[in-house]
Amino acid sequence: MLARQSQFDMQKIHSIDLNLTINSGQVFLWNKIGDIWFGIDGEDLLAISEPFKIISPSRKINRFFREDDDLSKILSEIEKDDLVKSAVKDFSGLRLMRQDPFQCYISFICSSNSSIQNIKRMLENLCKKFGDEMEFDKRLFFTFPKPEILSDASNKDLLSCGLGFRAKYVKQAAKMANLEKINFASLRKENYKSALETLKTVPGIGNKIADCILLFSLDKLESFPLDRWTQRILKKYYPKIFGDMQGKSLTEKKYSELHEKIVKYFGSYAGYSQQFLFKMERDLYKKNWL
DNA sequence: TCATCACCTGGAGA
DNA sequence: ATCTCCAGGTGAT
Repeated sequence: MLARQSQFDMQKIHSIDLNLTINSGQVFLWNKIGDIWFGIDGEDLLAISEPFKIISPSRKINRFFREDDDLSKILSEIEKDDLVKSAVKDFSGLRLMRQDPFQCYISFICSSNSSIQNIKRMLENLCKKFGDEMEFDKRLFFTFPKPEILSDASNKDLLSCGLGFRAKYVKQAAKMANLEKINFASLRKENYKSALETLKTVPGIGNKIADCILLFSLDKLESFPLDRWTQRILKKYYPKIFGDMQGKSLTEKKYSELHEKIVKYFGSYAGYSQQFLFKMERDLYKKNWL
């Protein structure tokens, strides 16, 4: 009886909250139509109904939501203090996703100095212009453009998608991926630091964006993207521990030093802790996504 | 190594 | 209406 009860609790604790997860700043190409979420992931379309059921033809079942992670172990590992504990409790259905790397890479290059709505629009435009048409459930969708297509795109066409100064970065990044100067399968095998440095050779990718790509698509769970929000969180809740980062701009050196401290404190699954804290803080300011 | 500043674009607030 | 400021940063002085 006791065993059965605790098993029930575990399942409840470990059930995925789709709305929460999709609205946590990781993905941009998701829309809820009726009570079904539709999302583009590379050349795949994911359609998911509540309670959690993937209803589209996709090979990503049991992969996309990192179902292979040992969540019990990870959560107990990151619960270093009351703040993380309460965030994990309040947002218990929140998950990291394992996105298509190329899409993730282009998406976060587009994210620089922009707003969620704007990023979403840019990416939707890219899909419409360069992606493949796809029909499902009597609806029309566009997949994310392949590297070889995007690397041949004209600057004019990229600008027409609203990319602005990011157009040249996207073009160059697509070329590097297409030529396998950036090889995602290799990056996945490399260690965090090495993969980070490789990604940063791409124009338009600095520390923050590289960390997003590593965490959201390349299984580097120690990534902890340091943006305005996560910096605010550290300053606000952890002044004693991460206090010496109060310099306005996070320089190259400070970024890596801070990251080392973060991994030392939160552990090797720091990326998960980041996601819970980030979601918590954004909700506090009523910031929403999709 | 560090601090400043410009940058496409569209939405929000003055 | 028109302007300014800013948004999940990065690259060039």
